[in-house]
Amino acid sequence: MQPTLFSIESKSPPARPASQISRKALNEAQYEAVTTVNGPVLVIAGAGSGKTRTLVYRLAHLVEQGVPPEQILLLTFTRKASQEMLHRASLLLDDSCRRVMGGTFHATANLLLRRYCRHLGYAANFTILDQSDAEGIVNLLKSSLNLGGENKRFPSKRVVVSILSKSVNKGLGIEQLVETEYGHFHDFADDLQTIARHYQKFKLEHSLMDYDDLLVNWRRILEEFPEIHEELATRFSHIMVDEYQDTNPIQAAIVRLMAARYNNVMVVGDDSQSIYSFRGADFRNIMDFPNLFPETRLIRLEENYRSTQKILDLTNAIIDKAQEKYTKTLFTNITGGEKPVVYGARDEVAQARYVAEKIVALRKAGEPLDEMAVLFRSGFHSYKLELDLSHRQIEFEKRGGLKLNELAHNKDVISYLRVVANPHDHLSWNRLLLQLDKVGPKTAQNILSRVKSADDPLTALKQYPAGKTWAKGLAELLAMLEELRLPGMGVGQMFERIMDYYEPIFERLYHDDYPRRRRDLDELGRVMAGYAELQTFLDDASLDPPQAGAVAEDGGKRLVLSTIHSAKGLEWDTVFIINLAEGRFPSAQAVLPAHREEERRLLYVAATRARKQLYLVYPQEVMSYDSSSAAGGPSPFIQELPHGLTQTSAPRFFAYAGGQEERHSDIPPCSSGSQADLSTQSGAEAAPKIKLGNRVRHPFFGEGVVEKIISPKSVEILFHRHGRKTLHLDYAKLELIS
DNA sequence: CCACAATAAGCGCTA
DNA sequence: CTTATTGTGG
Ligand SMILES: Nc1ncnc2c1ncn2[C@@H]1O[C@H](COP(=O)(O)OP(=O)(O)OP(=O)(O)O)[C@@H](O)[C@H]1O
Repeated sequence: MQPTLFSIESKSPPARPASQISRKALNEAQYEAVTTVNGPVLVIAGAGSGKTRTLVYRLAHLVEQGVPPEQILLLTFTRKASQEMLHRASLLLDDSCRRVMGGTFHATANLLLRRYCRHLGYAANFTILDQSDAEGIVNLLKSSLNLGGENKRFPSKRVVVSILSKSVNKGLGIEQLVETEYGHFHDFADDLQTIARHYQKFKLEHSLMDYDDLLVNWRRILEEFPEIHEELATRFSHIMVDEYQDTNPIQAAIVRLMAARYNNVMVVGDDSQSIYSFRGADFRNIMDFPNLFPETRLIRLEENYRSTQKILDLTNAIIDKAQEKYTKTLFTNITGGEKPVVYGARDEVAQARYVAEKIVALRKAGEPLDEMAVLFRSGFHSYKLELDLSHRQIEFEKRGGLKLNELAHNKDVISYLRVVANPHDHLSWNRLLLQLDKVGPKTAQNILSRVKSADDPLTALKQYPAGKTWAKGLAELLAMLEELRLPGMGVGQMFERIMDYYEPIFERLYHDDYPRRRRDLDELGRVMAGYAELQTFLDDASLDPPQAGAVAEDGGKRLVLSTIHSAKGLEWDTVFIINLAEGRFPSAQAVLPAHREEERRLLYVAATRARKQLYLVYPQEVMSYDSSSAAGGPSPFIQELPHGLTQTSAPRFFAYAGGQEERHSDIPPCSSGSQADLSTQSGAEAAPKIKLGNRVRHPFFGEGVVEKIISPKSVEILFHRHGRKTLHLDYAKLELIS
């Protein structure tokens, strides 16, 4: 096929009509999206309206029309999603669909940059940093630059990294960002600026790229090198982007540049499902698309094919309260089913018991385990339930939460490999040197500063005048690394060799609990054995890290426990949302209106995963980390639901009596229950009491002073430790202190 | 300068 | 449960 065939004629009809299968399986709007193959297309569509299906059919359609699969670029949010789509398209048409270039923005950036990064001064063996690596660099810089030493108020490495990342993603200077969003770090703006400068320099000098660099540098090669831009824009005649509502401005620029030659680009998304702003995503991006591509054809999908009307009534009510949204109210033709159930358990143990018992009952009634899922705000929210399920021997799979590469001992092993792949990676070197007995931060830095300019640091280190106490340790380390470098060394073999060396260090470092940790190392070894290339393993460890504690696939059906973020795009017959409690969901940290809006969208995403039955569960009491204080009760999101959309499963307010029949009833809808009334009142009551200058305590932010009354319901408070926040009195649990 | 222990304060989702 | 800080003894 000649590339000219795919040029800008957006109104030209497809060369052949879409195949018969497509027509029957799609509604009119979907069909239009599938068959509009030329020109820019924006599909805005609500939850369950068939966005994924549309993309799959369009993929198959394009290939069927004769577009070479290699010329199609599919950018998705997770690697799994793109594999799944290519798989489904290949079932519809044939295996050639598997040759489509598909993956996440970051993984695609990685592939391209391995080839082109030399132009930017990077060596092709650069290492991809995850967040904790970035934090490690910040720590090194903090001590080498002597910053924040005596001052306890200096932002933690975690916060520093998020400030640096935000500054890149939003294209704002550190100074400006600190002024607008981190007012309480005003005094440290200069220090942060210094760290930012050194952080960039450190990465370039040691061939390291963080997640943001992958995107920024992809954009840079397109913007700064016209020949490369031309080459790449010509290579892909058709571009498709899924989950566009969770892209950031840098990604938008990449799409614009990549599509510059043919202008054949389709993006799909739902502004109501934007839940990754903490990573720089902005849902307004999707409304901005027509400005990027002036001739954009807008297609809306409004019929939901997933959930019953009773579930949709609830999800529509949730998202109706959003301040800003563009998609219309969804409808469905699926009738019947039950109203969503609201259940208030006494505490987290009772909540776990309720969910587990329900699951057992449903399974008895014939519902397969893998058609049920339990969703929650944060990874740790499922701990109690995991215990209960294990007890009952219900098989489950947890998604989200701890990753295999985040465990300290696995990071150790990965550091050896990183140094082999990229000997200039001082972050990893530092970690390895610190493991040697009698080597601390100072010695490690001294060693590294000596080999900084060496072409081959490994050889240079062999000549280093080592101290008596640790010379032997260093020699052993270097000998081991030399072996790993030998040609023909397989990734699985490398693991074996590392373990020979690492074992005694491992037992010394983690003497308390190394037997337990050894299982994680074994698991890492099994993962590694599946790789032929070291670089590929290292890239995947950062770009698609395996879940920690995952059991090998054995074909048995398993219940899914998942963070809501990891459940995006998926669906189940029955969905439980747990810990929908005050302080947990919405998260106590989400105080800014924009953050609360995102929490609401998060609940919307969770609730729209259900096909037939939805349970909203909360504990009346939740323990804080130190189990000293307790909060809980229904989330404001539950309290503000209109009457009549849910059924309440007893007991809610009454103490748990254990074992009694549950009383289903349509009459007391969730917000008319006595508990709900109490909580709403206490929130409203607090309002008139708060005055300018009052000292208050917030469960999360601690003590502060009321600085401004913005409205009867919202105040601005300067917290001693967290700076200025605007709080909504209906949500914030404020306590007056004298 | 390092190792180890004790103490206090933090704590979200993830490519 | 982790991370940062401080103190002790080698
Ligand atoms: N035209 C259709 N006819 C019948 N079923 C459909 C149709 N379109 C989509 N579906 C079904 O509706 C469900 C949701 O589709 P899909 O996952 O593609 O939606 P989505 O828009 O990607 O959802 P979300 O944004 O919530 O992840 C799927 O089970 C799909 O098979």
